[in-house]
Amino acid sequence: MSKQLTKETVISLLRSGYKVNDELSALFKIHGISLPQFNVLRILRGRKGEAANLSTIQEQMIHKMSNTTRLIDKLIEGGYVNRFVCEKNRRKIEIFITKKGLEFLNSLDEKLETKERFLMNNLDNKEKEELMRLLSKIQTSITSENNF
Amino acid sequence: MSKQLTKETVISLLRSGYKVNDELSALFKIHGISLPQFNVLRILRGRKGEAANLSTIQEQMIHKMSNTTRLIDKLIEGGYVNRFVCEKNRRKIEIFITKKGLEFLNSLDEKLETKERFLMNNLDNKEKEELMRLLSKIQTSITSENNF
DNA sequence: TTTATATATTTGTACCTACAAATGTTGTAA
DNA sequence: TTACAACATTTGTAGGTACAAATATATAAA
Repeated sequence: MSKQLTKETVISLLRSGYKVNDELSALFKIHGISLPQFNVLRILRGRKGEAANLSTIQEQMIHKMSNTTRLIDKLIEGGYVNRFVCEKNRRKIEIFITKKGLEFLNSLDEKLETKERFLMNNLDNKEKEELMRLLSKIQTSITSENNF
Repeated sequence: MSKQLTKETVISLLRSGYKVNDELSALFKIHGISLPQFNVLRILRGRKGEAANLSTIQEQMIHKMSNTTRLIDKLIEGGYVNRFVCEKNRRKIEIFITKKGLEFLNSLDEKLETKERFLMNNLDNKEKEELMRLLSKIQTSITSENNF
């Protein structure tokens, strides 16, 4: 009977997820932002100067959230991003990472990598790949469509 | 170079953790409680009539949180648990699950199992065990002590 | 016994998040 | 052109969560 095994696997996954989340959150908190905020900055950096609108950002976020508007507000407050109304379609907004935002993000890269190495310290590369393979199997079984 | 691999593994773990969290949260929400509240109820059921105090509960929680007091308040409001001052040590409190709480919890078991099966649907037992092994390696590398 | 320290929980506060409703804009059909 | 539906974002609100300070009790030291 694998009922117990299934349950334990779910709990184990939750626990690890929370741990990783908490560790990264703590790191970013030191630098005055949250993990989702960092995530958005990184998405914007990845666009290399091209604008991103809200829905694009939301789609790419690690943890999709309902309130990206106010998350962006905070980043604007910090001077890390700019927001403009899209002139081609005034319903949309265009969000850019600022120079300050880019520099801030770059300054975090090394600290993040240190933390990531720390978190994955006990796994060799083969194990990391195997872990990713197993997790992606879970991901594909949980799509937003079959959300019954 | 495994820098990228490490990063991807971390993101993959975060993503899966959030997904599982969101799926379970949605299930519990339908029934008027949160995942952490459910977790506390299940911890209390596991004590089979023995009292639990706050710190004991906190230690056993899947995601340790700072505000277990108000979480318990909600469960008391719902009539799912009782809280008494511990007479042997009046600093402590004793928390019990009520009959109503037990029945409520039992009524959720099957729905939870269905959801768990759904989440782990794509993994066979061997893969579940392998996943747990890998996750436990991560867990042990992240202990509260070496929280630098 | 008095004072200080440690323990266990609670409370204040500020922030984060989810969800639904509201706003403003565009596209489409009559 | 007007009315209506669809789209993109914002706002209101209620509830969740973290963190620090406060409270209350117990233990230990002087």
